[in-house]
Amino acid sequence: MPAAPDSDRELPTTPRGLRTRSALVAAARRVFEGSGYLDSRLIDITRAAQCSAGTFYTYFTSKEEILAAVLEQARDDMLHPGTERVDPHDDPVAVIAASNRAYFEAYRRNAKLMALLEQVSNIDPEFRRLRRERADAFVRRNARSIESLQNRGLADAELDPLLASRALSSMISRLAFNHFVVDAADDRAPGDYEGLLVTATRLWVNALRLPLSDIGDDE
Amino acid sequence: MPAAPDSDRELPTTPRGLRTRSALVAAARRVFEGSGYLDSRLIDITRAAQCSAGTFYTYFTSKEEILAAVLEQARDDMLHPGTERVDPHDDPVAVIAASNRAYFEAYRRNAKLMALLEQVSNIDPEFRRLRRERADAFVRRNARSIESLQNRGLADAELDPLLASRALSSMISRLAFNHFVVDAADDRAPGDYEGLLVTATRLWVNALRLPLSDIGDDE
Amino acid sequence: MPAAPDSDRELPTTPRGLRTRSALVAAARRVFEGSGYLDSRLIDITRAAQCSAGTFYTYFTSKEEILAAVLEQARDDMLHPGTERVDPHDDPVAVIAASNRAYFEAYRRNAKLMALLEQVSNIDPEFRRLRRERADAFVRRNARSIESLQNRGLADAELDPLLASRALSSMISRLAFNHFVVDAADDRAPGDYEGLLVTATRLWVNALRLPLSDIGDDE
Amino acid sequence: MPAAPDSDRELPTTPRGLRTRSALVAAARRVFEGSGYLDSRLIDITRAAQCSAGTFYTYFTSKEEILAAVLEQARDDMLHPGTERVDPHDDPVAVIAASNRAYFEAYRRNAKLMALLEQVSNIDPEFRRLRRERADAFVRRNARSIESLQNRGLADAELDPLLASRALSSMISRLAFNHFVVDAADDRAPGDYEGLLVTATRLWVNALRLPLSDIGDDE
DNA sequence: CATGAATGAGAGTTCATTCAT
DNA sequence: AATGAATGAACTCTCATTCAT
Repeated sequence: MPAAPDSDRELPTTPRGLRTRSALVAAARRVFEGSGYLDSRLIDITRAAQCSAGTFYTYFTSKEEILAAVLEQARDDMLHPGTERVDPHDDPVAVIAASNRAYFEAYRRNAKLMALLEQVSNIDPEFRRLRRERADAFVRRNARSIESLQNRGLADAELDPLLASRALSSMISRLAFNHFVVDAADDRAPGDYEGLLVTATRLWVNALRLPLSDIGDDE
Repeated sequence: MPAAPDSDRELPTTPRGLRTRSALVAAARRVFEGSGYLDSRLIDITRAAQCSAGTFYTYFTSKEEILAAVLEQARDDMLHPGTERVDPHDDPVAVIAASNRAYFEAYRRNAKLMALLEQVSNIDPEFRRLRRERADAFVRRNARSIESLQNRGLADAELDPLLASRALSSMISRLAFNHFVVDAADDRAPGDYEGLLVTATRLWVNALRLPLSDIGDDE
Repeated sequence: MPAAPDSDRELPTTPRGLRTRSALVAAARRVFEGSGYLDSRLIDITRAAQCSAGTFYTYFTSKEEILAAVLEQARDDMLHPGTERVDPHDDPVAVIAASNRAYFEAYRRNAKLMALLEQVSNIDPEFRRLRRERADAFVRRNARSIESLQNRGLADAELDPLLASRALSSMISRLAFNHFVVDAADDRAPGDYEGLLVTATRLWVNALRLPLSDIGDDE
Repeated sequence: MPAAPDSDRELPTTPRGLRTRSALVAAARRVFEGSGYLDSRLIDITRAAQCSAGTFYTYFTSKEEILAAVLEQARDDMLHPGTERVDPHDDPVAVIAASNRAYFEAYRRNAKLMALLEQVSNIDPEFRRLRRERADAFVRRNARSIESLQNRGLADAELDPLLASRALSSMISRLAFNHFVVDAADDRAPGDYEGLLVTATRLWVNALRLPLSDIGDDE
């Protein structure tokens, strides 16, 4: 399941080639994060990677392709953010709290890249697809979790699990975007991160009508 | 409180000038909606407005400025979408349902423009500001509503009204974006609009822990 | 002997027309002096004259033509700068000193316009001709003066009067240009005006080998 | 002491790049000399250099910059025009005559470029500075020469050497400009070059009150 | 006599991509 | 595998001049 557009170039075989390719991807990440996709020129990237403009095309066929390679890097971190696995038999509220926290932390780590993805997904259909695939993976996982809670009699049975997951996942991801991307870009005073997390989790728990036991004690 | 960037050009005084300016804005809306901001060339706009390239600069100083004028058009419709006012003493659940529906309907009417705003707000700081100002107006209104419900003992008193509003407003606006912009752009089968609305409203109501009385009977 | 390009437009007959034309010329002088010929836009001039762009063409056929009208204004002041007539039977040295001083004072009064003339005469052949005609008038007058001094046995008889006048007139006019235009434009400390005048006059007198009697006592 | 504006582009390292850059500068000189600065379009230059419009920007950032490069070419020839060095212990009159002749000859060789410099120095402050720096070098050299003659008791001690040099240098350079640029541009009958030179030198010598010995015998 | 909107050719400039070396 | 000069289409923007009102 390739989440990123296929590369049209083979991966290099020699160590030198691998090194150059890595340098280009790393440089591209820096440049893209610093200037955004549109304002980054290929020549900025090759200069940062200390190679010539022509060399770029040994490894990538276009600007889009190297962006795909850059975004690929953060993929696993965003899709499986939990460093420690959560036991699904733990208290559901604690699981949700931990999961939300893990998502926010991953977002924080990859904020610049998420901003980039948001930018290009509104420009290039290929990247819109990429973003949607990632969002869908997140939505499906949450839908499974909601369905499981419903089956165990813990969550509001009236809710369509997939639609509910779409809504709640949207809520979380947009909160993260606003917090880590928008507010940061506008040099706003940093918002109340913990408060945000607590509120988001409480809303999520309420929304599913889970028993309230111990919201907020997730640390 | 001008939500849009100020024009650097005076409004024309003669009827003819007014007509031409309107034709340009209308043409710009069509062109932007059809090709997106980046791919729209000024010459496409002037051609659609049946005037010369130079005439554009009689009324606008740049592509950004005419986009601002275009977005200005949809402003009131997005900020005050309800055609019929809701009585705040109605059943809270009914109010929320009606309000969400009104938002979705306004989004549907202005979907292309919202897509445009999403695109440029990730490119141009001026438009990021514009989007945030509009989002904030929406968030503040919902926050007041939540606070009022709390004061009347109907909503979960533990919630910070502003943070909760941010979260729930994010949920609604992102759902609308995904439904009317993303899915449409990708030629997906149209989603279950009514189901989405019902779920969103139920989640909102649950999240605030409002009494359940008559969720979903908002039609 | 029209020193300026002919106007293609008749002078207006009504008082209103005369007023508008005058306002345009005055405005053009201000605008040209402030921004130079190339950077002045017709619309700047009409705005300054408080009339519309179209009105301009009631009185002038082009940007060049109004410049000609502006330069015409300073013509007499530059060609006959002496307010009080010098008696040609005065001491020749005193006559030269007074004449140089008068030239410099006229240059000072019209410095901005001279800068303008210098600018356009290097761009537009029509104005090159205008400048040369004025320079020639100055040169011829000085040539006559030199010839007269030679005939009276006072000046170096070996000199060709016309060539000598060209050289000495060039010296004076270029000194004035450097002093009032170049140095002023570059925000240099104002040069030693009196010293310049004394030196220029002494060089002129020496160059003609006039008797030295009373150089510098020209005040 | 760079007299020309610094380049914003690095000089090319490869022979091919050097060749292309040279072709562009040579083409620019031809085009500028033929059409003047303002009427020369970049595309005329690149066409004459047989390269594409984009290539221009590999070597220069603007039209001004390539003009600076063109003017740079003639710099040394104008500042050190004497092919054979003059022995400062020669007869002073002969030295002056030789020096004036050398200046005129250099002006003749670079007349088109001098016209160009005169044109742009009245348009662009950067080139006004350039012209002044070159004029100043010329003035300073002549001032030193005058001072030396004064110290040796040969020249009028009453003269301020710097002011006198400014005046006499202005005289010479303006004569050259009028002879080689203005008269040529207006298709006038060629003036009496030798007569001009003799007169200019005689005036210069007279102006300094040098002993007359052998004026005009400088050939 | 006055208006001011409309014109439109043409300029300089950018940069992803190619390709001869 | 690497170079970097060359490409060229496409863009935005300007402003003297015209003309219908």
